[in-house]
Amino acid sequence: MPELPEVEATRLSFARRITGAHISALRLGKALRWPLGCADSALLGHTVTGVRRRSKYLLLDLHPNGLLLLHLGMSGSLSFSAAPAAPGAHDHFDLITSRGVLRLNDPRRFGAVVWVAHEQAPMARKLLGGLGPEPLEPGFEVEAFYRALRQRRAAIKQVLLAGEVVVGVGNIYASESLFEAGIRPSRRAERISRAEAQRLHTAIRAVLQRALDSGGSTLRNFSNAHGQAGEFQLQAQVYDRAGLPCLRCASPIKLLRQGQRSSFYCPHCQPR
DNA sequence: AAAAGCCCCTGGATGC
DNA sequence: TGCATCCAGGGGCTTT
Repeated sequence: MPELPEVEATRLSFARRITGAHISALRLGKALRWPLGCADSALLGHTVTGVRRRSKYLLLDLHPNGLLLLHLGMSGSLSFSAAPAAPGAHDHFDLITSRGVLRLNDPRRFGAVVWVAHEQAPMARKLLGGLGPEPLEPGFEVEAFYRALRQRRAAIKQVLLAGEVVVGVGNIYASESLFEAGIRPSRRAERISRAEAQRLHTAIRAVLQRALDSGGSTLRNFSNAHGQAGEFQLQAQVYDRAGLPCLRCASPIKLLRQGQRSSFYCPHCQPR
């Protein structure tokens, strides 16, 4: 589940509390996507000086050096509490600090916790290097967005997911944004008109902001670091609504398979 | 260079 | 109830 709104909601729920905390220990459970990248003991005595987000990654800045890259994968969530329970079967990482324990729970283990010395380190460049602009920041500009789409022949839905033209838009919010912009997910990106690109640009920002305001979406078990679930799924217009009436025109919502992922759209509100 | 497929892993829902 | 099958929010890597 974790797309930009969920990752940002997670960040907001613990960034202030963990900033200034001293790391006293690490606990590693089963292997995540990649190895940590340093000895467990290398981080002891470090201080967390801030928590940033880039795309769907969280970046914990450490003093005196380095940063931790955290990714929630498909099923990850973080908790931060002063007195956590004994680790469960899916608790694969604990960062034990003077202010509490930051814990990653991730049943599918597609998530990651990676230490890098700095953002130009090879692993950091591999993970963060090719990422497109942040949709909620000024660097996401309509004209550049339109021109980038012109260069892609793939379906617009898949171009949005690829993270090169814009980041943070996953399967739920791609479908929702395309509905709001009135564009069918199967349209080739290069065929999107300037007016449509404008609508899509606006829709992506609006949908993500609305989701963020709702604390993200909780489909199965997502929660922020306070343990609070999101509520955006309750206002989804098309996602996971195959066969149900469109909330705008009552046509049955359709399900489409694109690159092993589900897309949902309204055949009437999203023509062609 | 871009696009399409494959795969990592576990759990929940569904169907027989 | 038990078991098999399918599906799931991401994204890096390999192959076309």
